[in-house]
Amino acid sequence: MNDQNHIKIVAERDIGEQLREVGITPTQQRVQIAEILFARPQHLSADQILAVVNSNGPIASKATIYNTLGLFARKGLVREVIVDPNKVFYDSNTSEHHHFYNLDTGDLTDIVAQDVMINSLPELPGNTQPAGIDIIFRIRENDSEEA
Amino acid sequence: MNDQNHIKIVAERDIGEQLREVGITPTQQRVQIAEILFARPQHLSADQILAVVNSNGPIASKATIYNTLGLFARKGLVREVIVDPNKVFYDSNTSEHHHFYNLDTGDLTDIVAQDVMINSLPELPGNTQPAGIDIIFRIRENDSEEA
DNA sequence: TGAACAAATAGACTTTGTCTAAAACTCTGC
DNA sequence: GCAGAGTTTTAGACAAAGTCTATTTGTTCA
Repeated sequence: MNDQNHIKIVAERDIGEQLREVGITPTQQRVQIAEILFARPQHLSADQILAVVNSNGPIASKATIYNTLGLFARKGLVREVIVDPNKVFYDSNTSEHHHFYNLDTGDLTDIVAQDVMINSLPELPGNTQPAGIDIIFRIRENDSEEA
Repeated sequence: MNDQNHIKIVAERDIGEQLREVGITPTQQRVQIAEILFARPQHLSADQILAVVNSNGPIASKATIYNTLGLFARKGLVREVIVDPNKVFYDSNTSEHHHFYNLDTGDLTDIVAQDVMINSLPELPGNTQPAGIDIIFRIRENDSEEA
């Protein structure tokens, strides 16, 4: 076993433990999906994850991808970002932050929370509790045609 | 012709003129859709508009609804609100404002812009221009089960 | 080993939205 | 009013994201 493999296996065990810590049984599929997501902070769609997971032979089905992403989101391991009308992005950065969404390129980039100061908050409607704030700065390329 | 009808016709003519002002040829379908949207500030999905428009006999097809809403959005008559992963809402209130989105009920309600003060803005990525800010406060019912 | 439960799977299905080719309008100049 | 050109609408086929279901596979543990 060379160093590379050693490191990989250690990382996998860590992910398994991380999953257990939030009450998720670490199956092969879940660990693989988690590995892809947590490799670095990024925004991936279910479709992209499906493609990456199965790029070297079939590992997980579409249903498992959706089940797992939903599970991860409920457990707070991942954040759903709803900016595009036809797909949800899963953000592996769960710290408080916001997004730029480039309407021309589809690029989604992070804005650290400190760079957007909200200093007055609205009153919540009766009998409700906060469940998260999404701030999205929609942007365009300077040379874009659109009116 | 009674007063009711008179008023209605005047209102319709006004909508036709409003459409012309932004460069939209006022067809029967477009006027009807505009009438529904602009009756009051509200958030409707394409599906809901389709149902209302055709509630008294067939007026407009699905394709026309989508074409018209897209056109209205490009012309700034209506604002697309993307909060729900599986449908776009069309907001007839185009003044600057933000939204509460109730995850339990699906209710979308307005927050006047003045109630959310942003006092520090992030720097835009290179070669891009702003195209709009969306701020969404996701909320839940107090008695909601979800973790 | 085997009983009981949890997770994964293929593929049918649903829903939102887009596309296409044809038909129906609208507008203009005559 | 009419021909012709351009615009709009339409039905229905299509596409893509996501859900559901019945079955199989995997895991746990006595």
